[in-house]
Amino acid sequence: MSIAVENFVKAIYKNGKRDNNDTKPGNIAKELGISNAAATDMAKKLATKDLLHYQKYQELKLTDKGTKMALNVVRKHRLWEALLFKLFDLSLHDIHREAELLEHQTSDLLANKISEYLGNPKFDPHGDPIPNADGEITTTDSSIALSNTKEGKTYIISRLMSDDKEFFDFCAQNGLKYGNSVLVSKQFSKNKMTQISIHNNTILLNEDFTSIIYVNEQD
Amino acid sequence: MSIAVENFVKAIYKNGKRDNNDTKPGNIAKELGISNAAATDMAKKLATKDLLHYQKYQELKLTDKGTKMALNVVRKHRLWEALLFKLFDLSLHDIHREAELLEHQTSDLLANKISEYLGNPKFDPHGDPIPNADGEITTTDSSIALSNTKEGKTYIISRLMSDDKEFFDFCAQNGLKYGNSVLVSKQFSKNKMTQISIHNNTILLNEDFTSIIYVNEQD
DNA sequence: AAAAATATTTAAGCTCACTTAAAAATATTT
DNA sequence: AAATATTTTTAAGTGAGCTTAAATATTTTT
Repeated sequence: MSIAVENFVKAIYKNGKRDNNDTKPGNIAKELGISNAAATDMAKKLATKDLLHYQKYQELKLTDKGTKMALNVVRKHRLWEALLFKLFDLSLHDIHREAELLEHQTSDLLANKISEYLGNPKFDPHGDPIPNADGEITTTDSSIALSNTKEGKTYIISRLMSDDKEFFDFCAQNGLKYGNSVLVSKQFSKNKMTQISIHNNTILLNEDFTSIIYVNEQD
Repeated sequence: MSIAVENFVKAIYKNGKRDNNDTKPGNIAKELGISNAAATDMAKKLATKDLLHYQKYQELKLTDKGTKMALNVVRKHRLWEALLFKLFDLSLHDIHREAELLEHQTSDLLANKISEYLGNPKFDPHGDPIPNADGEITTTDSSIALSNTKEGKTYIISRLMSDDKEFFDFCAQNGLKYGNSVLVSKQFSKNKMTQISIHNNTILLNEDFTSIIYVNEQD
């Protein structure tokens, strides 16, 4: 399948997991940087290929076939991220950017080789789960957003859900990295801000960031 | 630049090095599996972009800019081959096939990282030279085709110039591998066949193979 | 509930990278 | 050197994946 189609089903999959589940053409168009008209066109076309269900003015819903395709692309993306992260000294943002291209030119055979080489990892360097070769995510995710944590508790960073360079730069500078531990020292619920302690530094984060940094309670 | 354009200049570059230097549209078309008409069209278009010189019914000649683009793609191809060969247990043919796709989705930054990781190798697993970041091939190639070797001498395999699966399978089965040594036991010049000794086996090769297996004299 | 704002769809049109078929030029054979 | 075969070019047309502009439907605001 073409790059455009792969990116389209991937965008629906990702938006379905995020946002307010808004998978109408306009939202997908924004995600992909194309016009609304192009998104509607593509949606109609993919409906005829049984990749999604299309009804005028409604949300786009992936079929099983469409979901499988999306997860296959996501798998390749995250495997590339894991490999590039292991081999090269590149920022999370750069790694994401490269994986965004490589994911579409990767055979299932190569994806399996990468996975095997890495010891069949379950998570990529952002903490996002890597679907298996059958397009299944077998891990259960009990992590919560930093915005929902309790004062005084210590947590382990489990996911950095973004692809924004500034966010990653900020994280890198402040030790906000997959697997590191943070103490939530204060929740300013009125202002939707969270104060954390990490590496003996105190940082005040606003909701833009605390809603995309996911953590697990320490066992 | 698009994948089609990258493949087009690459095909001209490769055909220019090979064959009887035939870089007319028809030959490029055959290489790429497209129609002659499509090749002529593309040639005209690329001439306006200063990637090649086009004159009706003449050979296509890359400009400096076109050569640079071709070498940049070749560099990425060969770096991928070297990396995949090092990391994964894949046949030379599989590696070639994957690299053929990945080469077009690789930033210069990533190419440099791969090169650095591998210790800036000068050759890929086929023995083909890897252009440097400036698109220069700095190694001098003194290797000769097996068909031009002398009876009784021992040589080191330096290049396997092909992308054919059957050829690679044959090579793999018989120890014909970059760096291995072979004794040329007999040249049947009339029949254009060459008898070699490798790993205590005697093999008779015809010109199809001896013209694409390159070797160096042992020092 | 009506008006205004926003989103979606339709329609027409564009570029890229191809195709096939026919015309024109070049290469090869006799 | 003429006849034949092969290549190259031109011409017309296609589908994918976009665009913008206008029409239509939905959502939000008042």
